[in-house]
Amino acid sequence: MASRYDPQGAEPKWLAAWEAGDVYRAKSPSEAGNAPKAYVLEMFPYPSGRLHMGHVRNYAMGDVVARYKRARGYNVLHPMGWDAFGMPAENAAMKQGVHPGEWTYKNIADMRAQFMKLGLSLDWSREFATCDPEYYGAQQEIFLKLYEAGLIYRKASKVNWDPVDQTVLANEQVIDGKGWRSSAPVEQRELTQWFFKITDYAEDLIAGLETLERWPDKVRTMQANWIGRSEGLQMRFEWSGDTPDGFDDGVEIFTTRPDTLFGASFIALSPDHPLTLQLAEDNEALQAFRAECAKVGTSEEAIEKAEKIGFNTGLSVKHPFEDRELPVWVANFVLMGYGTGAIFACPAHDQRDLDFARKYDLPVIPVVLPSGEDAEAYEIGKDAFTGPGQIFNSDFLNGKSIEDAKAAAINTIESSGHGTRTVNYRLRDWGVSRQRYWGCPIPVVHCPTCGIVPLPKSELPVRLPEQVSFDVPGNPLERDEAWKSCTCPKCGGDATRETDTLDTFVDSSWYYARFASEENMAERAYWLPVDQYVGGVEHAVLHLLYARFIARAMGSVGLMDVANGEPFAGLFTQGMVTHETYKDPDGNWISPAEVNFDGNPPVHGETGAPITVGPIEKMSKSIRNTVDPDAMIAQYGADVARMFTLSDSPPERDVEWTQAGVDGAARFAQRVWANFDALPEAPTQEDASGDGDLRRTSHKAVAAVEQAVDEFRFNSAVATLYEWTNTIKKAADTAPEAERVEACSLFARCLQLFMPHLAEECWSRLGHDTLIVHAPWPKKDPALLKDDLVTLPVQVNGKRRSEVQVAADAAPKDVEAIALADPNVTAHTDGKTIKKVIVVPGRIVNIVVA
RNA sequence: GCGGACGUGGUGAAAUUGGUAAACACAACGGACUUAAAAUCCGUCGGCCGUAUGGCCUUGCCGGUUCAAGCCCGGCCGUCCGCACCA
Repeated sequence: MASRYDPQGAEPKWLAAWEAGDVYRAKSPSEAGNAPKAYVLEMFPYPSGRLHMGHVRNYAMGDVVARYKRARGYNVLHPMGWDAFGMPAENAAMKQGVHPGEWTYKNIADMRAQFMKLGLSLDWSREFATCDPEYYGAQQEIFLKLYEAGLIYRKASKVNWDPVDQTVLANEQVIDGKGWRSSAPVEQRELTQWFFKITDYAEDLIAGLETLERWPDKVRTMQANWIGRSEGLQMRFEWSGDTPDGFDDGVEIFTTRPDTLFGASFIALSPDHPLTLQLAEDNEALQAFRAECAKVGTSEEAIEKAEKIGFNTGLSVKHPFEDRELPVWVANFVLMGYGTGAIFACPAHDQRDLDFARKYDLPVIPVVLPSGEDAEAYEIGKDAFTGPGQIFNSDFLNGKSIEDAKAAAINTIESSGHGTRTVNYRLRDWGVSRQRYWGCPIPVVHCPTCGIVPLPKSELPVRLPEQVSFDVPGNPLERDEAWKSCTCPKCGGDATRETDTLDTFVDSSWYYARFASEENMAERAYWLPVDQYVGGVEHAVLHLLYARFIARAMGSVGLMDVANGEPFAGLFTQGMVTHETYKDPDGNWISPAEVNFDGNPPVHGETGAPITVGPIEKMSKSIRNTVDPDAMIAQYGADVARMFTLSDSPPERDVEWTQAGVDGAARFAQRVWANFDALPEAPTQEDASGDGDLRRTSHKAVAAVEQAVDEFRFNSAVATLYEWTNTIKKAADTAPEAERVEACSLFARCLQLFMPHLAEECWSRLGHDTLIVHAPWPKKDPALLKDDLVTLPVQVNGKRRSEVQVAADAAPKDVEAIALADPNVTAHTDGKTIKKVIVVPGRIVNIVVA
């Protein structure tokens, strides 16, 4: 009597068995013996309180890798924890009046329970939340060591201010002029803030990208662009005429085009350049001009539309090579944050300079001649020429290529003492101060006599105060006089605590090391780097850049030791889970659970109102197109939910969640079970012999799954499992029993990566009283992977005309003879001259006729 | 503007990296079982011609290289992503 697989009964049973056996605990280096280590990690979640399908997919992918490595004999570390500091907890506190900590720990408990039901092969013994005082205390210790090492400083500067979240943001956290979390337009404010010296590692962070062979090119490119290395010349233009006070040496500029120095027509200062500020002090017109510049926003659109505007200071400088003067302007398109905040402009070969020059009627002197142009007649119109060419109009640089001219110009400037070859980076130091409560307190005090004093280790952790109120906007720590007041560790006098907390990206930039070991550096060295990291591409330049920096910084103070400074040897960025969107006639978003799909068109389940089906979007609460993993698990089981997120699309691409697709995965589970159900009770022998068809398919399937998993092509691995299931079913009446048992045994061990509960049920059905998680990866018989006979397509003039069966190891000559004799071939070759026959062994035969 | 990715049936996709295009799945259609439905099973399923063995066409468009191109090269068109007044 055929039975059905019952996930609701089976899944809790196996979850309990795994927990009882503590089967996913990573072994210590000494326990591991000769087994190689594999550290598999997915980006740890923010405890929002609810699991979503994106989590399911992310963690299901990591779990495939972890299970595969474990089965292949690796000592696997696959931990889980919580990225628990951040704004949402404070927002909840403001709205619902709960303490952020209480809210967070409740969410963690809820989400942990949900995670448990997914059957992930996680080592929960290492779990922590970044808001645990033990964790942030350790982080404060790291802060102090890096401070001591000179990698952290405090300074006043213009910073990005998020007016909604009421805090400063790092450059990486401003997306198109808006806060990454609040989406509010960011303002510029002058504040004194803590910075991490990430720029010290700019060169190393670029160089390290080369070593990251198992990272997506996309992410490497994005990081390289973000760091923005450019080689050039930093040089000084000396005054001609008046010398402004305090700027006796002239104007420092940075350029990547010293080859165009003879084309210089003016100098442009940033509106925020120190010299501009000084000149503005007693110049109202310049003050007005600066105000005008400040009006323009920093969004994409604003910059696109912004017109070039300038202000002539009346000052002028000497050209370094020629006896002429260049006027000094203030221009809105020059950024204070890059290079020196001043440029020399060569309008002929830079579009911005040209736009500016045309507007203010400044000279345009071409110095790069495109090939094929006549030097006498060459003129610049509306478009600057930025392509390759030969230098002209340039005295000692004439006739040189751009590259040669750059080198020659730099050499001349260097030997005259006016400048030096320089590398500039776009990357700015990482501003880590946040004016928020729910974060890691910065472990320093402000003493009226000693200034900034780092706390000794004995006073760590600096705990957040328990009593906190969010009645008034702003930073609650700032208002907490009792918490703030303390004693200076240096002089013993009254002092106040630093009230800024650390950016939560600091928390997530070293947690992988904490998982490896809380304190033991040898154990950290054993596990690190993370062999396979899995997460969303949205962290390409945020978390992933910060973590690479912190790994290096911690390395420099002996807290981490990884090759090349790289914490993540392999990275995989997975796609999102998407879903159709639905709206009612009033334009309100409707969740899929509320839609009745029985009829066509679909209607609202309760009201019967018509529903419009909208575009497929990333699952998101705001457009209500989410599907609750708990509901899926309750109805179909965790295996089906996991399987579906991996089955339909390549892992790096988005997958559209569809009800039909889920039903398909559920049917698959039943077909799998039917194959096992059809086997004899408690078969004794699991290895078959001979070279039967089912054996060949099965051993080939193992090889195919292996390869697909190795290459992160889980959808292909799933397709192989589907196909294999169909083959086993078709062979039910024809293949010998031993072959069917063997096929099922191999199959179950492959299935374990994707549907672990079902795999245990199948394993048990084969008569095992051990767990499949302990079963080694199946061995494939190499002899069965190759066929004795192969079918080769035969083409005539590139068109497929027939196919022939030949021995796999047949000589090309013999294959040629067989192909030429084939009647379907001769029908197309008769009466024609055979010019050439190409035989690609094991692949194809192509006959070329005239 | 700069950088990157992608474009294959009604749909998600596959194609051992230059060698039988469309595996696997979803949807659809036909059939079996059923009083009926669900579930399950069997079959058809890129287009055109043909009763059929079969033939012609087909991987965004145009061209090229090659015995052979979804894959390589050149030029377009389109979609998505990242960065952006970075000197």
